[in-house]
Amino acid sequence: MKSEPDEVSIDDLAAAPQRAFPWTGVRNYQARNFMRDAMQPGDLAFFYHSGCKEPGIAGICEICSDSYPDPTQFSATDKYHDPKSTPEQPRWWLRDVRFVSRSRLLGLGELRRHPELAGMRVLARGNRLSITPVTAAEWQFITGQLLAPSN
DNA sequence: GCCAACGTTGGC
DNA sequence: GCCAACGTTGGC
Repeated sequence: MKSEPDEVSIDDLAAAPQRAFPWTGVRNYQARNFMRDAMQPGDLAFFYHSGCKEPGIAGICEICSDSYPDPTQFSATDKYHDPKSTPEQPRWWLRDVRFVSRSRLLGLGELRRHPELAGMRVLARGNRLSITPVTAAEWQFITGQLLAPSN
């Protein structure tokens, strides 16, 4: 799950009440579908910092709610307002995420260096999805790398 | 249903 | 700040 740390970082999640908040602002259908349909409470996700000086995995969070309509879509003053959404027919759904841990910054360049991660969705050429699936093998490999010294 | 124009993402 | 890549919009 990608977020720009200037907006919302892993530190913000750690500092939030209950160490959790709703993952607002996803406005891409594919990313929405992954969050709404493919996730379930208890799933873990990498918290990825994008659009910043050092993009990469910065920590781990846990999905901690069922999906429900993103409230920001209904708020005319919100930057994520969607005039085509109504409470009767919401377009955008989200889940709450809870802080699990920070990690060392596992940078994009480092991720790309590992052949084990060559097929990782988030690394695919031209990928712009802010939420992408991680395979079990990718998850295990990366968590192993997070335990290893930086290189 | 096609496709050009436009806006956004996100690494560099 | 640049720009490649991609999704969305809207005219036809």
